[in-house]
Amino acid sequence: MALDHAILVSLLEKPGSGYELARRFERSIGYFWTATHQQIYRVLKRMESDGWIDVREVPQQGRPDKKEYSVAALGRAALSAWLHEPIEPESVRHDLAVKIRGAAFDDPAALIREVERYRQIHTERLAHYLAGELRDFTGPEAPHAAGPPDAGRELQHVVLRGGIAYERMTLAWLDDVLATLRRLAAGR
Amino acid sequence: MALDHAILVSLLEKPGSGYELARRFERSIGYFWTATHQQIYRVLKRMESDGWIDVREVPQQGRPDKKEYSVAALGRAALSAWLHEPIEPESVRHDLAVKIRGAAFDDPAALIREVERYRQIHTERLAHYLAGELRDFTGPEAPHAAGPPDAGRELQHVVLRGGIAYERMTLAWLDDVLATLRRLAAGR
DNA sequence: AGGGCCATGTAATAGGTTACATGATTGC
DNA sequence: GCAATCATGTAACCTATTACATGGCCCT
Repeated sequence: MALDHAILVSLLEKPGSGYELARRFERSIGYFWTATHQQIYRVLKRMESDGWIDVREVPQQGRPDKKEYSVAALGRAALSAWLHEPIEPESVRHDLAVKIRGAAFDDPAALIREVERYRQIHTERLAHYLAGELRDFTGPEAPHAAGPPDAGRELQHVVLRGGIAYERMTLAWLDDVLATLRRLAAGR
Repeated sequence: MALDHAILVSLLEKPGSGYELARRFERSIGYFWTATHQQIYRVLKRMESDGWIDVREVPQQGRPDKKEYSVAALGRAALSAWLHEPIEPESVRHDLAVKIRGAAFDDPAALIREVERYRQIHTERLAHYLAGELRDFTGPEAPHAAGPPDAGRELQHVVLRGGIAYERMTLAWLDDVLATLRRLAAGR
């Protein structure tokens, strides 16, 4: 399981509340790990009672108070232990691939609309990632005067490049899928 | 949920027992959907009692008897309904991406071995897919004399091409990750 | 007055993983 | 004799999803 670890990494990058984490999991971290607020609150509660994270009540004006979580020594140790453990490449779940193979027993042409919709969504994701890259990773490499190279920034960037490569690959494949479906619909 | 549907597609491609399905989910279908035998037996039982699939006891010699499942009319209808429903692109879970961002708070150099191990696994997967492509999708397009173009074959092939594209993209990205980690380890 | 954002949660259900359990046959 | 393959399952547990629930502030 890595939701624990994803949350720890996010809190190390910047402490925050359950709500803020949920928002980050809709963007940024969400590019490579998804979680809903219900999951996040549950895990935060468990990690707090295990002493992995600390809480601080932050009163706010014009907004409900929030609980700001930050990583404690035990949490850092747990993350470090996990980082040193080998993990297996994650198992894949591609609904669309199931649908494509299933289309052989239904109407392949009917899938064209669905694949076009997918293509649209991935086009938007790619644009979103590219905008993020332009915003966060262009210009001076080290914004801190004469500071050391920022490892965190470099590592976040390489992960984002992975997301960009994934979307580009997916778009090319979806074009291949569309061409195949159209060929079949035209009776070869 | 799509395990039901993945099983229906697999049974339409070829009827079989729970055990055989479990084996297919280690290869072929397993490229884009994973399931263990426990899950499969549970779902088969449910689908059978819902009348989606039919069973036939097949006595065997030198082996335990098996139950061969095939898709019933209700199952076909359920699959067809699902095929016509829009689905959202699946949520992503990349342990390695979490590790990479987490490495900023630990030792980035320690991740190099892990990433190299990943690279190895993906190299093997790519080789496996390419061998499968060579075996199943090369040579005469229509092995049945003067038959119509086989839609199932074409669709299986385009899904496999997706797997190949995914592995190639992943390998290129892992090289990028390794270069980044080595640069950081060398103190930029 | 209504919708959206901030903020936190509970409850029920569905889905997935791990461990345990059995038993025959084939090959080393 | 031991391990692997074929074949089917149960039980316990953990994780994830969906729906429900509350309540104040801000903006239109």
